Amino acid sequence: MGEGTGLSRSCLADVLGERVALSPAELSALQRLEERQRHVRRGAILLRENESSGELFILRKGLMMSYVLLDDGSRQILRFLFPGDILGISSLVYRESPETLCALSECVVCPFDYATFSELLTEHPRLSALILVFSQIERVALTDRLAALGRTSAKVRVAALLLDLRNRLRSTDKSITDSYPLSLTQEEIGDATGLTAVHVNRMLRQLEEEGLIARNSGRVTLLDERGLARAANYVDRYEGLDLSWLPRAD
Amino acid sequence: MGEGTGLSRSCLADVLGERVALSPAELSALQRLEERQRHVRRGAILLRENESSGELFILRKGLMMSYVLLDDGSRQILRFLFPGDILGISSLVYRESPETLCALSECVVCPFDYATFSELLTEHPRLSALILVFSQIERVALTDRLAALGRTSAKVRVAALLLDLRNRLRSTDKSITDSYPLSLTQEEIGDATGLTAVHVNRMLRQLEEEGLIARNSGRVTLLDERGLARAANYVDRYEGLDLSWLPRAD
DNA sequence: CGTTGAATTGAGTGATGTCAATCGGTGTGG
DNA sequence: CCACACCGATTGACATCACTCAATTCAACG
Repeated sequence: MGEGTGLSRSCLADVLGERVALSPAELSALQRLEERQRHVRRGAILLRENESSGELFILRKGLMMSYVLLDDGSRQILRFLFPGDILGISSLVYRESPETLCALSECVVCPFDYATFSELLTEHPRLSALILVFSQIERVALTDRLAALGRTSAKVRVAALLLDLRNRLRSTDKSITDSYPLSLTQEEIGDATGLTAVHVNRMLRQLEEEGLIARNSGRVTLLDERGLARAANYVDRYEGLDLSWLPRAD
Repeated sequence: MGEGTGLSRSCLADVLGERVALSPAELSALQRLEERQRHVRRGAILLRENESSGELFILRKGLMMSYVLLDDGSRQILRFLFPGDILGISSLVYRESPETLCALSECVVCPFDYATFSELLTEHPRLSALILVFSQIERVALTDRLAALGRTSAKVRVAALLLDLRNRLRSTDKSITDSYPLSLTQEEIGDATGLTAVHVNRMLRQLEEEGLIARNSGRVTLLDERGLARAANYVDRYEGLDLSWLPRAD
């Protein structure tokens, strides 16, 4: 992993700035988190389960995932990570990381250490509250997936994943509408949805036959977005927020 | 739901105080959250999905759960709630609550409003960080359940639930060792583990036949705790924390 | 006692997993 | 440029885990 410096803005500030108007002091505190940057090659592991890290990261570019391995060798993908996401808060809290962070594409991350993060929390109460907000969004998104794994069919789970992926990608790249490059193998989709690769294949085919999606050369097109969202009981958890209770900017 | 006042200490402070030594200022801020209290009858709903609340709660006594209903009528229990847990942070963040809060036994909760919470976050950075920590613990516990639903068998999921329940109960009631009252119906266990009540029954029976647990009149006894934990890949997420990075007490 | 909700049990079904083979594309060494 | 190796996608046949439906038992409670 090569390490470098430079670049002006802050990815995290972009994400937070969409929700509230950041003060100059807040902005500069956030920029301090992204002063250094590091490349992570496709497939490379940024942090391994049960190891400790000593630093946090902000994902600046690319797609990553977090997963756990069970002792029978199977894998559960917990979450896909997009630019602006903070990586490794859970490994901050534990002596050993509860999950592995792995790059699905060529990525750029910005590492910063615990002390910097701790200072930020202390000196910028509103940012601290916003980080709590995003931690809750993530928690609720996890509960949606929990309900999907516990109570919905294979087809619905795959549909929900396709929809969610599109929405997350679009929040970085506004040019995406109903079509996007599916940069996951069917095995990865299976490990995220609790299915086998073989069955994921069948479900994709079925969605295609039913006219809900189209596929060619790795691109997915959502043909009936309304139908997909209804079938998948899908809610975009980055919408519908209420931040009126947040403290004043400092 | 009857409303009353009184009572001296703070449940939340008890929980947080196990991890760090709280300052007098922190202690009194936490006590302010539990000034009022309200009884919740067994089966009563404290907050309904898609409704908004205007207040948060601290669970002081009893057992509650949070769940979502899917549109086919099925239910997914997201989490069991124990004394000292903060209820409704996710409904603070959204205009409408993403989940329902419901009492599984006679409960006592302490309501407090958003402004009080917001003040606490602003004026006590270390408490704010600790709340973030507990939010992460909860998130990791959810990922454990996600992995269980996605990648483990019915028997293992039930075993994990039994173990986790015992551990959570013990953190309130130190007299519990290997035996405790299972205050859930088999349908509730099913809704938590993504199974049907019928299949939960069979799995309990199997665990019993294999000598891993014993049951009589609603009590469960863990006979082979080691074996259960190994089979269930169980990790107690309230252990193994690293809080050395926390800011100073104020 | 009757009623009710929960637990238990059996029989049959269906969704998803397993195993194995094939196909297609891509990169690599010769 | 070709042959090979490899990885992922695809497909079929079959196995199995968990669900459904239905009947019965059990315990608590009026």
